[in-house]
Amino acid sequence: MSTGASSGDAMDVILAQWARERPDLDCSPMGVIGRISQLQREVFLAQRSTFAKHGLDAPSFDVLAALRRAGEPYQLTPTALMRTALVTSGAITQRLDRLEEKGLITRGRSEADGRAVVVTLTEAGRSALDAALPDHLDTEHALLAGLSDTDREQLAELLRRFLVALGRVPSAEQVGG
Amino acid sequence: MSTGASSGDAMDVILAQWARERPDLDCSPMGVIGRISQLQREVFLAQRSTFAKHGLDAPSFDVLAALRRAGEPYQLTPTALMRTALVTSGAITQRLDRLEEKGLITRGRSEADGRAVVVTLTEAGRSALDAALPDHLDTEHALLAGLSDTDREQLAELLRRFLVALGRVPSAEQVGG
DNA sequence: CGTCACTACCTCAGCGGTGAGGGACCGCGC
DNA sequence: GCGCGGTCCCTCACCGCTGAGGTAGTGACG
Repeated sequence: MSTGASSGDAMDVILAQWARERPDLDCSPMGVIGRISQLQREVFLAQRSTFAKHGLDAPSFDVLAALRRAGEPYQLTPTALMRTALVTSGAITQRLDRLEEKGLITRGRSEADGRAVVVTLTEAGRSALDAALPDHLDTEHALLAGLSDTDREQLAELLRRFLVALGRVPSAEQVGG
Repeated sequence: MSTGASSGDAMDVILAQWARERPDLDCSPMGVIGRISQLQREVFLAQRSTFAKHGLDAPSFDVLAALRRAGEPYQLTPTALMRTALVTSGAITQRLDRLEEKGLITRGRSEADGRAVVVTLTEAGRSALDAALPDHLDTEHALLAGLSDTDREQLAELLRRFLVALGRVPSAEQVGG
């Protein structure tokens, strides 16, 4: 908009284009949703570099972090991992295959339920995660460095309200396991 | 937090787990970044249903919308499309292949530059986009329905600041073409 | 007019995901 | 005890994207 692009982003350009081509439509929702998509992309790329430094990738980190977060004895079933990662069972199977081959997790059958598999974080897996986690948090901190503390808090709160409004409230076992 | 899960989302659960397992780490950045990732997923799924009703998918819509936004004569080069879509040239080639086969765009060589390709929206393409666009906006509006007008404005502004802070400010030709 | 760095687009192998489907197992009801 | 719906995990074909690499064309330079 105007001449100086000092506070405009890519979405401002797109909104201006729509305002010119389709002034009859209210495109304001794009101002929120388009930016979320763009930010997700930036975040993803930044995180990938960090993970790569530790020989990991985002899907692997995702699984290791879920196991680590679960606390001793660092065990979850593929179904629990599927729910926290928000991917299909096929994707979890693949991720576990890769992690197992690298020795970061082990798979064993549950004693209580013959269908279930118990995924356990190995010592190597825990080390890998604990090494990567501070770096990962540094990356996230750096991404947010341009915002004030107040902005960050407001943003987190608005995003939470958004998620809650969408009805993505986890029922206890959806995340816990 | 606390007992009632009335205003908690999945990220609150994760943050509580980290606070228990790694109280030494400041995981607050996840409150923003994790939620952005989750929201992007929800948005993506909602949009996909809408596009499917019109025989489209997100990548196709993305390209058609960029051409439509550009205004008469609805032409852009693959490079320009690549920049607005934030994907690699190989991805654009594939998208154009699909759209060309469906008759929604045409590809022609540029007269001014022998290397360049000119992508043009066909009448069918414009019809398809103009049919899908209001539905698409309805979907986005519905996603945001749980937030107040003030929340939406604040959220859009904070997200813009975030993007600008990341340095994702489009130089004129990065988006325009 | 030949060279050379650069750009535009396409090609292709590989990757991680989806979604449909299959086999094994659980637990309820009869 | 037996069937039977439901659950758990895996398999596999397909899909879109990446990233490296190839070809063709451009434009500046001497």
